[in-house]
Amino acid sequence: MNIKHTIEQTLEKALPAVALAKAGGIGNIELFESKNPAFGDYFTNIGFKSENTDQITESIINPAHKFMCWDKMIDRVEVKAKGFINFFLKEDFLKDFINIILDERETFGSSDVGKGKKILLEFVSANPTGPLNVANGRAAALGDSLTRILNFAGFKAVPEYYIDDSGTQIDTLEKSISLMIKKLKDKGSLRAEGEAISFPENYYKGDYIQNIAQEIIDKNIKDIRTYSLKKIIKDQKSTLDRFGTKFDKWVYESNIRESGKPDEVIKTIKSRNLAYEKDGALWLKTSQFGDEKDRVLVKSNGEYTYLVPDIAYHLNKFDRGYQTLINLWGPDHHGYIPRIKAGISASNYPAENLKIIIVQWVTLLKKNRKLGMSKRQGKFVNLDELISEIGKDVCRYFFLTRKQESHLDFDLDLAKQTSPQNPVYYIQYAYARISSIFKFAVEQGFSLANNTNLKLSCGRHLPMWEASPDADISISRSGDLSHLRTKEEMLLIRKLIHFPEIIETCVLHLEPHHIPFYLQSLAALFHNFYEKQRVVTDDIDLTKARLKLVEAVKIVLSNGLTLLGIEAPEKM
RNA sequence: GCCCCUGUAGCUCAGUAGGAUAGAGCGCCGGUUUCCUAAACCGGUUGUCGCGUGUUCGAAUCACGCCAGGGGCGCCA
Repeated sequence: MNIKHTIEQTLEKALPAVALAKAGGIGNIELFESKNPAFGDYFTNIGFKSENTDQITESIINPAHKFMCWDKMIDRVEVKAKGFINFFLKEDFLKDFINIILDERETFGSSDVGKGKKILLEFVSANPTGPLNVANGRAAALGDSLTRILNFAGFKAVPEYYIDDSGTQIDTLEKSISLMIKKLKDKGSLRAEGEAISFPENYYKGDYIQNIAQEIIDKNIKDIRTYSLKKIIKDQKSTLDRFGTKFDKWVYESNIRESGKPDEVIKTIKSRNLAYEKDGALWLKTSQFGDEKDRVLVKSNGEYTYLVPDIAYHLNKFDRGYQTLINLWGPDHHGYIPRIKAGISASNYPAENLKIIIVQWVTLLKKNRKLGMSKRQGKFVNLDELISEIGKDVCRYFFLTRKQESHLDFDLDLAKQTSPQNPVYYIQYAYARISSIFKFAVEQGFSLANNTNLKLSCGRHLPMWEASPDADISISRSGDLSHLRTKEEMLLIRKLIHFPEIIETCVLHLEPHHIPFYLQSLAALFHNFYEKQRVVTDDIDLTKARLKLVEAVKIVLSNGLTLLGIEAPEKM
């Protein structure tokens, strides 16, 4: 349940049509979360947007318009400064909201705004020429989390990975490995000496080249190209697996080429008169679609540029029934956006339904010096290494607390050094503490419904507290939440109600980073509450009420962490 | 030269499509464990929101111009 929307909708119905008409173009009534308790739980600034502030204000606070759930939810409406209208929620309603969370459980925060719309997210899609690096990790964390969030919001979002397994970079890979094999053989396969060999500037270097070369020698492999590709792709997959990132589908560029779709693309574009020959090459009139200049589709040697199969791939996505396509790209590809969109438009497909999110680089700092990200020079930090150094959860959290367009400085030394201080543990610790409270409560004779035990190992789906055979200390479903009245309890509840709104913000802007910040402040309020008030005490009624409260907290923590792909441990 | 992104506390970053007194974590200083996990809590510390104009009831947020950093401007992918 989204309280903000409920109030907004109620207001819009309550506001007399006359007032709305006179206000003229004030648009929807928009509620904001109040930062200051003196200004209530929510406020609206609609008074500022209209010329007749007083009338609008009057019509909103007019008691005559209270109806629907209004009486149950709203305690009072105040105007402290002209233009701002503050809404105060009823304490009883806030307390009762805990029951809503307990009812909705793992669906609390979800919605159906997506209406089942099919979205394809394509991300990482690293060239299969080496291990995944830290920037790939950032894209993986973001894409994965976005997929989860969109599905939570009622979309049908599917993650996909495009493997560029043809083209010159693969030729270069093959050459690099072949050369390494030669050198290793020449040097009697001594690795240390192999390193001294100088490779051409544009060749791939790094330990993995040497390792693959060595394997090929050892296993006496004939098809160097295929073996190397398979090996690298397999390693990339296993890294992503360790990182908790799942892809529904892996699409190979070679398959797209073989499908004949690229030829169709050329045919269509030609037939629509959007291409022309110049200098022996075929050019697409991308400038007609807003690009700065035209681009080559077919090189003078008859080969396609990589634009052609890429256009074909995107048309293929549409053909598979996806209405919206989301791609996560690195900043080095931003100049490519007009090109691919032009290609899609030229093929008579809806380019406006392709949304490209540019995920900025991760700059690695080591000993205060910036490390390059160059794959060719082998001077990058592997995602795999990073996961080993600081752990999957810290790593994901680190990436997911930043907006995608912010340049990210990653100080590896600092990350290692401060990882025990990482806020992700703070959040997980809150979750573990609640689990611990439950365990203690059971030891004290409180019981749980539908379960013989707490399911400590897989406790994502918490049992509901309910009546036990011993009626005196059981927690009934209708447990009396009116016993919650301390400042700390109310602050917790007021934080809990905003979770659905946070999710909505994430969906609207395609930005997961609001979730970690929210969870952090929720955890802070919980820890604060925990230090000041005991949950399990001799006061049975109060204990029952507080168990429900912390269970609601646990549900929200769990739902939030799940959307981030971060574990919620029962014990730490 | 042109295009994209960024510039907020000592450091790393939030700031919900302009809202009421700028936030968090880390760091630093000082406190808190007979009781559900001290990976915690409490108190203290830090800002010309890069700079300048403008827009309006109101600007960290919008517009324009500078400055600084990152990335991109191939018949590479």
